[in-house]
Formats: sequence, structure tokens, C-alpha cells
Amino acid sequence: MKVSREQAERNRATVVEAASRLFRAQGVEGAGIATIMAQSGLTHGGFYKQFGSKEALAAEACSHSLERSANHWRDIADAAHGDVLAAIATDYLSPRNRDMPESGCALIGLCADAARRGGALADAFRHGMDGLAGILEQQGLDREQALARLSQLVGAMVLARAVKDEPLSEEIMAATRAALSKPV
Amino acid sequence: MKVSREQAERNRATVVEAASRLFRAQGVEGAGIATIMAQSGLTHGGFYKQFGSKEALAAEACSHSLERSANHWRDIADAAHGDVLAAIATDYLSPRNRDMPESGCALIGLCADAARRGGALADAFRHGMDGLAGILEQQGLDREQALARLSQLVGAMVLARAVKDEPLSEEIMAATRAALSKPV
DNA sequence: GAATTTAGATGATGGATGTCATATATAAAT
DNA sequence: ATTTATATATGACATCCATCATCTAAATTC
Repeated sequence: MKVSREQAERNRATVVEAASRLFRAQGVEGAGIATIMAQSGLTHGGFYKQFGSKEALAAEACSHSLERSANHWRDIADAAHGDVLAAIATDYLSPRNRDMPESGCALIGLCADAARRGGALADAFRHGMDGLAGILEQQGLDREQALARLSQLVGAMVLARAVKDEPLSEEIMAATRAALSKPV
Repeated sequence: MKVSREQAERNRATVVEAASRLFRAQGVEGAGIATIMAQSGLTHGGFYKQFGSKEALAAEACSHSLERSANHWRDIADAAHGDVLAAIATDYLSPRNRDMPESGCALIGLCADAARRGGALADAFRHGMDGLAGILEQQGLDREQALARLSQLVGAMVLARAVKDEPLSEEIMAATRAALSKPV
């Protein structure tokens, strides 16, 4: 049945949010339209009234998530007295980001999908990554340093998640936190 | 029909090799048993005479691939006069590794699958990663430095693949090559 | 308040997938 | 030379998925 325009817009936002969480946790292939819609309290049929395709939803979910991450990084930067990069590293290289992929950084959760699927998802991924790199650049790093250090954050978290071994995983995160705390 | 024991063993190795390439390129979910067997010149039916499950094949393919990478890194180390780490970085952070995932490093191609599927695949991933970290440790890096720098290699390649943007991707790789060429 | 529009529900479709049962032809064992 | 064992082929099964056609009830418009 039809719902009010505002309700429809709210529903749409709920779907994007659910997709963002499910895609990050299970990958774009791993999460089906039906699951995402059910998680949003809807059925699968209405999906194509709101989104052109699963790909389009994935791209939107990726943008949504990386914009949130950018806001989060800016909050950390504002709150940190002293070394902002170390504060971001401490927040990023944490069990929370490692063990809760559905709410963790989309650079980790969606990197494989962006690489394999390309298209609008990869565009959203690139744009979001650029935003995060830009935040690092505002901390007195030149672009080269910003990209190198972002790479290190991402690589450490990718490995920490993949090894599925708490001591080794903590070792990886700690080593990278230490490396990022050193002066340029 | 039955084939000779040696032929069967060769066939098995061919399947592992095909799986290793297809899984790295398309992910474990993206490559089906039928495709892997066809790529090996066989049909899908015989698969379960040789492998317990797709998961088991994925783990074996991961080990196989990361052992090859370790050999490759050792070759680079032997051939390099001077800075071995820079030589490895130059080889790793290259268009070849970025654009040919089916023959590229499995740390990149299988990290998402290891993180999501866990099990034997994650075990193989961890073991292979440990081996590569060990090679870095033999270059005068302490363990902490080895893990931090391996993270950086992995993160840069993950991002370089995901952004699907040749200039940005080259920028990421160059920034990380430069960072890894600096003294500890 | 009637007419129209439309968000979402129900249900179908075609294709792909991992796994397994059975058949067959050939190697290995006797 | 005969028997046995088995590597691979054929075919099937149940499940899942993205997408779309159709329906319906409620919101919007007139």
C-alpha cells in the first residue's frame, strides 16, 4: 500500500542504512535484496521502486558509510589534543573496528567489492577514500604522507580481520599504531 | 573414467592452480566449482573425489599461492643488491600486481574471504602471512617493523585496486613506495 | 469526495550454485 | 586374463538470487 512521502523517504533511508551494514559485513554478493529489505521492515518487491539496481544501492550505501566515517574522523580530530594522527590510529586500529564489520570502516568492508565490481561502487569508494585522505592532509601531512599512512591503516585492519587470530591480530594493530605515532 | 595415479595427481594440482587463480580474481563465492573444474579441463562431478569441500579447496589454494609469493620474495631478496625492502615494494606496488589479480598476491585477493569465511581458509591465510612477515624480518627489521610495513604494502595494493582510477592508484602506490624506502 | 497516483506486497521466472548418486571406462591388483 | 578399485562424467536436487509483472490500499490531487 502507498505510504506518505515522508514515510517513503524514511523507508528509503532505512534501506540504505541496512544495506550499508549488511554489505560491509557480508559483502555485496553475500547480502541479498530480500534480506536487506526484511532488515528494514519491508518486503523485497518494492525495492525497484526506490533503487535502480543492487549496484546502485551498493554505491549509495558506500557513500553513506564513508561520509559517516569522515564525520567521525573530524570529531576525533576536534577532540584530540596533541597528535591527531595517533588518535585516529587508536580509534581505527581497535577491536571495535575489527570485530564489528557491519559498523566498521567501509574501506575495509567494501574494498574487495569495489575492486571486483568497479562501476558506481568503485566511484563512491574512491570519492570516500579521497575524503578521508583529505582529513589526514589537514593534519600537517603532505598528500604523499597522507596516502601512505591511510594505506597503512587500511592494510593493518584488513590483515587484522583476515588472520582470525586475536594475538596476531593485536600484534598487527599495535605495530601499526606504533608506526603511525612516530613523527614524519 | 579412471586415469593413472600420476595423472590424477597432476589433475589435482591443476585444479588447485586453477582455483588459486580464479579465487584470487573473483573471490571464493565468485568462482564456482564447475568453472574451476572446466578451467582444469575436467567436469564438475569428480570434484568431491579429490576435495572435501569448496572451503577445503579454497584453503589449499590460498596456501599454494602464498607459498609461491614467499618464494618470489626470497628470489627478490637474493637478487637485490642494497635495499631489499625497497625492491620488494617496487615489485609489489606495481601495475602487474594491481591489474592481474589472478596472478597477484593472495593477501589482497583473498583477504575479504578469509575475514568473512574464517575456518581453514583463514588458517591458511594467517600461516602464509606469517611467512611473508618472516621474510621481512630477515632483512634487519624487528617484528614490529615487519608487520607495520607488510600492512602498508597490503593496504596500498587493496586501495590501488579498489579505486579503479589509474592516476590516483599510481599516486597511492608511489606514496607507499616512497614511505617504504625511508630508513627505519 | 472522487479520481488518480504510487509505495509496497505477493508471487513468478530464469539462472546459478554446492553437493551428491549413479554410471562408465580404465588402471591396478590378482 | 580376470577381477577389483577408482577417477572422472552425467545428471539431478534443493536452494538461493536479482529482477520484474501484477495487485492493492492508502495518499495525494483535483
